[in-house]
Amino acid sequence: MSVDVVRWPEQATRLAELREEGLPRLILVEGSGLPLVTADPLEDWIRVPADAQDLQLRSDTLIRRAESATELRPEIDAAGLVRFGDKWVALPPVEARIVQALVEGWGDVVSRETLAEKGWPDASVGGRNALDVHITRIRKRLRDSGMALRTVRSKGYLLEAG
Amino acid sequence: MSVDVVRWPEQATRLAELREEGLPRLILVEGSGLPLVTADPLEDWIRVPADAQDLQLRSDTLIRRAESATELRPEIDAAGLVRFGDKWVALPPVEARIVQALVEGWGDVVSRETLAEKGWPDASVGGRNALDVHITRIRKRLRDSGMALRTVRSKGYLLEAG
DNA sequence: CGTTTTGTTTCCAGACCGTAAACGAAGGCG
DNA sequence: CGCCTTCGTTTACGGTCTGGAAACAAAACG
Repeated sequence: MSVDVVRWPEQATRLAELREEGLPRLILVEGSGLPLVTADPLEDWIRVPADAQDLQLRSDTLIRRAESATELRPEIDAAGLVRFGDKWVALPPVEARIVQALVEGWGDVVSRETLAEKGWPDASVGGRNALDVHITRIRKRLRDSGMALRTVRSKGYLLEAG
Repeated sequence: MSVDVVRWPEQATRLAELREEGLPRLILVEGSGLPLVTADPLEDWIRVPADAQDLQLRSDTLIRRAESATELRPEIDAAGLVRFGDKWVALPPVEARIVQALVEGWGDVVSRETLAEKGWPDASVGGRNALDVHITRIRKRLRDSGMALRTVRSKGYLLEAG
């Protein structure tokens, strides 16, 4: 992730583009005019000539903001490997299918029915408790992965960071 | 809404307090040191001696950010999950329906009658106290969510930030 | 073979939700 | 002012339901 640096008012068009795309940007204000008014946290400005240290500092801050704005999402491959950030966990078939449904609905509640359908596509599972047991097992496996499987009682489960 | 101005490093303690409270703040950096590294959009800094116009501009920007942050409204999904900012709370069915009515009337008074109708659509609830009890329970659940359920005596209740 | 995955049973803890009761705050009235 | 009514808050209790977890056994896998 990097910060685009634009000169104002010279590169006004470029600035407008960056704003449109929502990219972090640092404006070098030439002259003594008022540059802009925006509440966007991904924008900052500094007057030229600028101290190199100050410029670096404001640039770093923008990068931090941009990074904290993009939230991390897990991925799961066909082999049942769940990746989240720099961590990964291997899951057995049934649990991999269940977690796949949870990953697709990342941050949202996924109903028990949906999870049961995904976990056992041929609908060959018997008792209602089979899912519960796998939920417990998934929790155990995900314990050190940076993710948490939360219960939303009478509604389902949701996977989130934390 | 106003911006607190603190001197750095002289008022470091005051700065820590403001950060804790999440209030917008502008830091006057004395000397040539590096002041801080924070991704918080409600914080900005400027070196002294500062141009009055620049100071005003940065202050205005902080206010704008703070104000746009207070325009935050909660959302409630079909599963009974109430989201407010980056926080969420799961509510059981009856309370989810009650809160839905309060969310729709965000900031406005909603009558006890309306809440009772929404909470029990089939009108099968007995005593008037059932609603009272659920109000207490909702308050407890929302305690750390950034929202508060206020009483307007003989009129109803309203949900607001804070 | 031993290990891992998987389903079932069984028991327990806790959530949900209405009712009742005790307490307190607010307002009306003589 | 004191008394009373009304309204709101909170706690406690019990019935019911749901999810969690341990234990066991069978099947799959290497």
